[in-house]
Amino acid sequence: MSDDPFNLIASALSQRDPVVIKSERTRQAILEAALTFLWSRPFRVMTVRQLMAMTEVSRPAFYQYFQDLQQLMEALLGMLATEILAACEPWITNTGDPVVLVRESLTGLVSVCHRRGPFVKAIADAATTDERLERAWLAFVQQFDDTVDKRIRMDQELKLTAEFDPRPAAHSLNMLNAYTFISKFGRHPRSDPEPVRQALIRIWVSTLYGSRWAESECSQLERIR
Amino acid sequence: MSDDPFNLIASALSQRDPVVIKSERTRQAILEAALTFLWSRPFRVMTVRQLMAMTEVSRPAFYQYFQDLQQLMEALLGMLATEILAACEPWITNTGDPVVLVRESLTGLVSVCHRRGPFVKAIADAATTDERLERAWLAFVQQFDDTVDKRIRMDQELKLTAEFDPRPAAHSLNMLNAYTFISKFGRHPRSDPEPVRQALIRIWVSTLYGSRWAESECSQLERIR
DNA sequence: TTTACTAACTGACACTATGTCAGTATAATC
DNA sequence: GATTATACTGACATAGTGTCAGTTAGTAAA
Repeated sequence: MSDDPFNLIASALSQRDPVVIKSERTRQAILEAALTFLWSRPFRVMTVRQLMAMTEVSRPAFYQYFQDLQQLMEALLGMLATEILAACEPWITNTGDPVVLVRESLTGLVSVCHRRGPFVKAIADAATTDERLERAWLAFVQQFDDTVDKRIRMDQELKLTAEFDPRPAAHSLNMLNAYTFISKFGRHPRSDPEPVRQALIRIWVSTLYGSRWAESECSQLERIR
Repeated sequence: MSDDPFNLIASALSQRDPVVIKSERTRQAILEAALTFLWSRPFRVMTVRQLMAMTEVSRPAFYQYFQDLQQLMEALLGMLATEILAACEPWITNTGDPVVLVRESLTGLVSVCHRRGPFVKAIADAATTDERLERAWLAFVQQFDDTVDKRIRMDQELKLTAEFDPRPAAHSLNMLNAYTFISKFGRHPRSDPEPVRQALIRIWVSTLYGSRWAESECSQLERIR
């Protein structure tokens, strides 16, 4: 295994489900086992038995910490969400040339999702098997929709972006990202992230700021100068 | 149930799995039961027992026609594939103003995928639960990748489209469509197709032919005139 | 050091779904 | 009417899930 998937766990301590936690040590061991498992095998073949065989404790112990495998996946989603949202920061919060910012955010996002690819796929796969987790995944995606929608409205007011209904475009662009990452980075061997990054930048920039600015690495402001 | 999901079956007679078919009548009854079931309930709650309870025959009879639920879903994919590919015809094969053609194709695609939304979602959901079906779904998507890739190359040679690596862009744009449809039309109540159509047209046209042509319904040639 | 208490864990059970197979019933053919 | 083939079924073996009564390990008071 590469890409140090375990440092995910440290950042997950904040995000916790409302079940009574017995031993933090064991909980972590289960999460680590899940990450180890899902790095190389798909969610569909993960069973509670196999998972717990990777730990020191028995199968029933699993149910002390999680209702089922889907709730465990929800915990993993919580970990990833933090990491992924952080990568998008620039375009979301910063001001300045939006083409430069969207480039930065997409570059960060591609990097994170390449690094965590198999986990992202595992979570999305698991989401189709359980209503509760599907809702959590949907809420995660919707968070992005809201953010992108807001940013598009802002850019439209500044006349940086053409007038169009931002909501469905935002949602579609987010689906574009999510499932491009899942299909390109979710299975081994993962695709080279660079062509993916370029394709996404092209599509986002063309759609939001016009194709003139999508051609090269240089920004709108630089071109105007 | 609306949108007459059953006329799908007629077109599926060509596409058949290499299992020995006993009675075409029973096979059709099972497929119809699956369509009825999946129109209103997700794939994850469909069991062989429940499915066969909707027919006149017993549960073991199911295994005379399909290896498992995933193979049944593969048959449904075959049906949908025909319908969906037909909708994309204009932009794929016709010549003429590509903006008009891409509009036509996307309009057709949105219409079909809205009509079959729950089935599209059911197939994509099922694909995550089985390696064989996942491969079939991937092959289906790849068919589109090849087609779009080819068309982009053609337009690049004609200088209608900017120079960029077509393959990853084609793949991403297809993911955009597929998972926009699944999330917007896959669950009841389905979204209004019109805003989705407009968003997709905007993104595809902006990316491929520049944002100037994405603004209104009128085409590139009309504008030049 | 023994005793009492509690948190963490486990063996065994009931349940559900799957896929298979030997065998039955029905229809077709001679 | 006997023979064969086809379509179907009851019953079984297996595998996974979630639960619960009960055991073990750890801690604190007497």
